[in-house]
Amino acid sequence: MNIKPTESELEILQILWQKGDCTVREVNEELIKIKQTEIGYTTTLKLMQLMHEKGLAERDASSRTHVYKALINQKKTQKSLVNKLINSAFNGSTSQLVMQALSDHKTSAEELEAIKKYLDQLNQK
Amino acid sequence: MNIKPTESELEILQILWQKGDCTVREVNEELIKIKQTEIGYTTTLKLMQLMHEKGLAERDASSRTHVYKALINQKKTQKSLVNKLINSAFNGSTSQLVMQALSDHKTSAEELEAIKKYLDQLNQK
DNA sequence: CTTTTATTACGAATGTTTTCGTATTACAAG
DNA sequence: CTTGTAATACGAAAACATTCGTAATAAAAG
Repeated sequence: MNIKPTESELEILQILWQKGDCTVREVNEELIKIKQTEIGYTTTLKLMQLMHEKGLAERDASSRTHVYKALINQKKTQKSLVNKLINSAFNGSTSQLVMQALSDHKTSAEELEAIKKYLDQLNQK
Repeated sequence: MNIKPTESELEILQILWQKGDCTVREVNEELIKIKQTEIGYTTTLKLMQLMHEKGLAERDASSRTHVYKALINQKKTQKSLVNKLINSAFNGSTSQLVMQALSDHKTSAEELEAIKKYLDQLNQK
């Protein structure tokens, strides 16, 4: 599998995944909020049109204001990106990536607990 | 922190991190081996010159054949990339990324064990 | 010293991504 | 119907990344 949204496309996908259906204006405003910088409306429009062409998103064009929806799966995309990162920066070692991710003290006790549980579950198989 | 090597630069950094000091030819040959495809020598040269300009690598130019060395830290770069991925594709949740990474059945029992150990260690603090 | 070989320097071509201006179109308000 | 407003379509500019050809240079071989 080789899903490869660009960085901008990924930002938009995130919004679509989270919110479900969105108009260009909604996405544009959300991007501005997130990135704390001005982004022209037509810039976002163009990106979303390209995503539509590439099959990353579909759109309902029945009304004047088109409504977009992500067409690629969030989990699959995440998996693809993680694998790419493991290969391109961690010499193919999953555990190295995991430990690096955990080494930041930002991970809460609850999160650590959840991971541990998950690990136990994996071990049982 | 905002380390942002391009994809090609990251490939070269990987080689420099692993091997320490390298000439352009060494890196070029390694790239060819890894990617299983022809890459012009001057292509690699140019990339490494740019990395030098950007401060990603330094070079010893005392002899005719320059020797390059990574100037940015592997761990820091990995951390930066992981954080970027967590934010750009996992809504900022480390545990989500970790579980996604582990869900691939490619992780060996030894690796899982190592991660568990690491988790226990973190918990004790 | 001359020739061959290997290296760096430079610049340009190509490809991809991002950004936005302008034109067109549809709809709503008057 | 006319005008104003907000949306899409289109194309091109700008920014960035990748690739490589050619020239200049230094060192080694003859």
